[in-house]
Amino acid sequence: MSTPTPEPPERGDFIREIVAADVREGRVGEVVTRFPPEPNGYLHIGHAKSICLNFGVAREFGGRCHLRFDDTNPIKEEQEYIDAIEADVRWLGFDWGEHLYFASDYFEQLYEWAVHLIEAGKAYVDDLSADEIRAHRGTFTEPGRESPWRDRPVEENLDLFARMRAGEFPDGARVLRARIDMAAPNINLRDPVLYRILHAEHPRTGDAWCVYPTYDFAHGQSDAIEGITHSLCTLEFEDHRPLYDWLIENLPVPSRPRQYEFARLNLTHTVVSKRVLMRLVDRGLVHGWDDPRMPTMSALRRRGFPAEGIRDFARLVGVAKADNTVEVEMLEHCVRTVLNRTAPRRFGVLDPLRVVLTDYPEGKVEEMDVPNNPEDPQAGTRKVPFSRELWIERADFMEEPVCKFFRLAPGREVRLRSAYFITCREVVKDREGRIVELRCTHDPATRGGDAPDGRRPKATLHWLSAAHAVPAEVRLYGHLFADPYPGADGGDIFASVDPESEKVLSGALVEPSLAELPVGETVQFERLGYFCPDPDSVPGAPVFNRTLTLKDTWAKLQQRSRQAQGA
RNA sequence: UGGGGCGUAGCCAAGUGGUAAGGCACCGGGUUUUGGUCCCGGCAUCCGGAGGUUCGAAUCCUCCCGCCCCAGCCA
Repeated sequence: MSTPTPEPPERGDFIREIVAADVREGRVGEVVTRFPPEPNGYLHIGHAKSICLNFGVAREFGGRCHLRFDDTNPIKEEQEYIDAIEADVRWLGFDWGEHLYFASDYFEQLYEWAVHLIEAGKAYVDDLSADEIRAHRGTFTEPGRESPWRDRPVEENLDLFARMRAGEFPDGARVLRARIDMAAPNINLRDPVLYRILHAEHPRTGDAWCVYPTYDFAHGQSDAIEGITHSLCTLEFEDHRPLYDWLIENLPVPSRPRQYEFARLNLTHTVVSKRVLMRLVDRGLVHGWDDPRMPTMSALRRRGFPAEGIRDFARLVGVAKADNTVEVEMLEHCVRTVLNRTAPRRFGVLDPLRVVLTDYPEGKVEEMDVPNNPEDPQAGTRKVPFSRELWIERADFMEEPVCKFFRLAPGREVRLRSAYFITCREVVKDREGRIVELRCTHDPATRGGDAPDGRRPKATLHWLSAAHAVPAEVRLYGHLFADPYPGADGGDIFASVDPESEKVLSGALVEPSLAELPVGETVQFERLGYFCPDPDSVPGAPVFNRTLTLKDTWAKLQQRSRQAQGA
């Protein structure tokens, strides 16, 4: 695993400007950041932005970035997620080297610091129930009320806290709270809970603990322990910064990290919320966390989105503080840009229509040389078998061609890519009137796709030799939600999943070279889009996922005329 | 409502007192053995609004409006 090749210098967003100034003015030596996921779900495209930011800043400033699991809530966390998150970050192209950490590694130190706070009269054990604490917290406009246990003697606090740890009390019986200010206008400062009793098995520490620190008590101190210089998080933690600073200032921590907040990423036609994604999976509205329609990293990977494209996207959207919802088209553009450059071109026919070349010898097979990637001459060519009976795309023929339709039609000549020009002579239909076959002739002088007389058909079609084509299942994916802002209208977001977002084609055919494409390789089916083999493939029965379609001007024209007629 | 943030094109986003970058999307045109790619051109007289300071304001000041976050023993 290596870090991605250095990309063009990142634009100086406000975070990078702060870091640059800190370095320039000597406030920090080595820049140290961290990506701090909670292992309670899978990473999604929003996390990718954070990963790219944290690892990107560290790399650009010659520092390092830690991967630290914020595993302070054993009720929700699982080893499965830890493993998946590590794999996702690595896949995205980042390397944390030796710097893999867990907040749970610091439980003992954190406990000692809690004791330190108690001894300093800055924390106390509260016997109030969760409901009572809530009732005492006050509201946005009314100050909170102090707990009757707030002025407990230090010794009693120490004793009780030790007994909390020893497991003498049931869940929820008592908590440790910071002693700050119940009248603070910032609710996070109204004696926040630092420790709670949770008799739960922790994926890393097992049953060693039954008291667990809250996020607020664990995060900043973990940053300090690791020497994090810039602790980057999302906007909703802005209100927590005074508490983050209060703890750092009141504890004998080894360093003084600073927290900075940026706006999280939102994307149209999908949802970036672990909670909602979890329910989509649980309700069976998608096939799993890695259903190619999901915005999770594992799904994007399965869908064939290259990591480089996702990194490019993260750079393109920038980092700022304004709430934003980026159009998914921008992500798709980044993916297409990478794939256009790297994906080998292949032939695949999604909806086959038989073509018989009446003037081509039966039994004859030619190996046509077809370029692997016109964008990259180095990619060379491959052999694709050609014969008398072919398959073309049903959508590439129109018996009564409409205006602007350039493809095959009765009497019309088109080019079969890297093969021959063919002319449609006859349309064969079944009793229902459905077109089942086209009888065409070819021009032997156009072998390879060029005419000696310089004539140039208006269309070039992809094709497959019927005798050599390999059957494949092809899964077409679109946006999970047709609505660009799912749920924004207050409706049931789960009812608005687009049933058309997944279409499975069982009758597709691909060229012979695709029979055993390894998972992870995304190819372009010429004129159609990018496709990648799905792990569901078995030898001889490949399954392809459509990553994205190619941009399609013809489809746009059709849609425009359809709308014109409809309206 | 108290606190914390944010408002620059349809969507992101630069801009830090000297006269509105860039990308996506969209609309034209050219090239093309992918209706792809690529190339060329168009797309904010205006920066949430109103005042004010200044020779000069998206940038400074004042007031107003709108949107987001916070009342978990989640993160």
